[in-house]
Amino acid sequence: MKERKPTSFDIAYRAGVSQATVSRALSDSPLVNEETRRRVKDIARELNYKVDKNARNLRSQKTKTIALLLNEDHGTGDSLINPFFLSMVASIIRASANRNYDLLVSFQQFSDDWHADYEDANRADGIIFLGYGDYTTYVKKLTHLDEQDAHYITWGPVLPGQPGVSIGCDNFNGARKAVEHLLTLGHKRIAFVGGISDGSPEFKRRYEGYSEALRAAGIEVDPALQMDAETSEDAGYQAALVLRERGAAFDAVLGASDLIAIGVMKALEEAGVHIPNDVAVMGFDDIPISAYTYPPLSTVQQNTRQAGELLVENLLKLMEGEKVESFLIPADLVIRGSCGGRPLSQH
Amino acid sequence: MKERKPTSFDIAYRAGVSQATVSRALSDSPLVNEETRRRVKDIARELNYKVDKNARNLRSQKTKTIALLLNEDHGTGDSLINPFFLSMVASIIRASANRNYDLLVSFQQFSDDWHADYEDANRADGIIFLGYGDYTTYVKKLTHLDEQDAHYITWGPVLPGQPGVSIGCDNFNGARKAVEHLLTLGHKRIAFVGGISDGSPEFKRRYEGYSEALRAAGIEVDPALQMDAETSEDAGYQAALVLRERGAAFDAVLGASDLIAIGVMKALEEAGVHIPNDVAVMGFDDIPISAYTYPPLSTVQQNTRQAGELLVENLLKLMEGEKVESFLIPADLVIRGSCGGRPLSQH
DNA sequence: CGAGCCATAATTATCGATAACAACCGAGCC
DNA sequence: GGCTCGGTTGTTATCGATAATTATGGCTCG
Repeated sequence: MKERKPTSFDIAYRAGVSQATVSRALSDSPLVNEETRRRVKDIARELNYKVDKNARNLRSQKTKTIALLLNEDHGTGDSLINPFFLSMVASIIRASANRNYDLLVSFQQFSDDWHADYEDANRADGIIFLGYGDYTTYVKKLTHLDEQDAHYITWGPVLPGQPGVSIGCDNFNGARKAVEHLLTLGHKRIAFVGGISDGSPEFKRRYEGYSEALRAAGIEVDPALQMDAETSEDAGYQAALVLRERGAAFDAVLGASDLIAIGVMKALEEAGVHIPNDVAVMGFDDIPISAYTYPPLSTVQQNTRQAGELLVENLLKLMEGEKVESFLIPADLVIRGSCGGRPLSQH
Repeated sequence: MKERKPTSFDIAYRAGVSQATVSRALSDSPLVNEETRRRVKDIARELNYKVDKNARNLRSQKTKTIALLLNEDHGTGDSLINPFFLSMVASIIRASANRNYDLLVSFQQFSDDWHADYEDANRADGIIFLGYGDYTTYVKKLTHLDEQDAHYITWGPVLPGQPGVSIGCDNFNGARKAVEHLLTLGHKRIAFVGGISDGSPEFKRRYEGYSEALRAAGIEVDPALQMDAETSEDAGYQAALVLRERGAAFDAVLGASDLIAIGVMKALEEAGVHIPNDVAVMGFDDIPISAYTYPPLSTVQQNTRQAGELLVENLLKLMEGEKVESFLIPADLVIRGSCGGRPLSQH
């Protein structure tokens, strides 16, 4: 019971073959006789033998493992992870499991330390980056990785000059479609709540899509209708309060994320504004919560399932030396009750 | 740029010392001179050297890694992961990161294969089990792990005869408290929706807590007020429909999970039953969604944050040979609108 | 002045697999 | 009969670190 873990030598001894043959037999090498293979495998199973991954990885210099590095936007050790991120994580876990790759998950919270960043490089064959703290240091990191030609892929927007391959959501067209839908419903004064000045390229793209849709409809983009907010319910709530204080009239709001939109809805409701009759609200992300709010939040869906698949699939391609292009996943509208396009009770 | 990754030999060469000294210097061994250490470290940083984890692990037989094995209850490859599980995963990711342990996450979907189960044993120093497919094969697995004295800890209920250490939620008292609260609010005919016949020990414990509270109040437990349901919104929805068809009158419902409770609320609302005025509803878990439903769902909170911490902390203790006792985390009520104990708009 | 000791560093063995290379053996061929 | 050849298997080198062992040089001290 307390005996040491069996090694390939133990099997070799019992099977009366060399250790190398054991290794070959277990990895289904065509070089080994069928009968021998069976015997070796039987003994292996009997001894409950399992190859030592460290030894294998060391020798073969492959790990069959990918690392997922989460970069929290805010260093709030206490807060929960953004639900959208969680969906992504789940999807990536599943996608890599499907491909028989192990997944090493970790936070990138101590990223000031140059060292720790690449620790994982030796533990995994490739890296998926989810989120970035400060965008510029993020790019610096990626550049560095590029120089050592590491294999990695990122989730998020692709800005000119950003190295590497990225899978992202079509933020621009997603937001554009959302605004077009609001316009179709007859809204003219549409506010945008989400920070566009700080380092978040996604929100900026969404704002551009928002602006584009307005301009295309001949409506001037009014800066007074834009409020900065980071992606949290509270930020959305506060932003909505300020927006109302400003006195700028608006009949619809596009939140740069669902959490923001939910905060906005809460603030408006508390102020006696009816959604969607007085003000229509749409979000962005389609986090699980959004289907259950009251009214259910209309939003722009980021397909996390597809995203996870693509991230893993393309990372594996990169690891095999294939050329891979960055790709934007189209964003589809999910119309629920909060924009008045559908009955309230649906989700 | 395309040069091979630097090894400790490269550093040794440049520093004019032996390779072993490099290893010691980098691991802050007291055996090496301060000046030498600095020189070695400088060169290491300059070359962007990172120890090869595989080599280190192979030699030292430790991995500084724990594995998280997710066992999905239903093999539905397509469905999303139970939100409660996701919260647990997030919490465990964070807890292990805090302790500087790497975390290997994977699904245990192909668990019919005896082999794959222990693959991770060589890749990690300990295992956390989250969820179990079939309870009996689950126990068999654990027993097997015990025999090889592997280090592992499980999340979930502890049944007599189950090996190993477990952290779980106090399902019994959680449900009891919920029912007591409903009784306090004046409800007498309280239904319980959740499967108690299939292999889910948690739901069974919750049902026992439910029964206990009723009996303590002198109310007979009516089997007609219990409906089986697995943990999904749809199952809750269906169960509520059947419950109403049965014609058994009830003025409150305790869902065995939040998802179930949410499904129940939906069914009741659609039938024109007002919540909480006509029927009070409570759930169990406190998943993020629950704060946002309409009305916001009162529920029994499982503290996932604490759970993750305890799982990791105790697993590390086990790995160090300490004796660890199984532990039940107390479950607290979160009163929101759905049971009528508080105003509707709060969350 | 040589034995003994401390601080430091270099050598060597080791972890457990896979890869490369060499060896064996019976069959077929000239 | 000797020789090549394909199918199998055994031998040896190797991955890159850490642990154990040994060596060195300066100092103390009897």
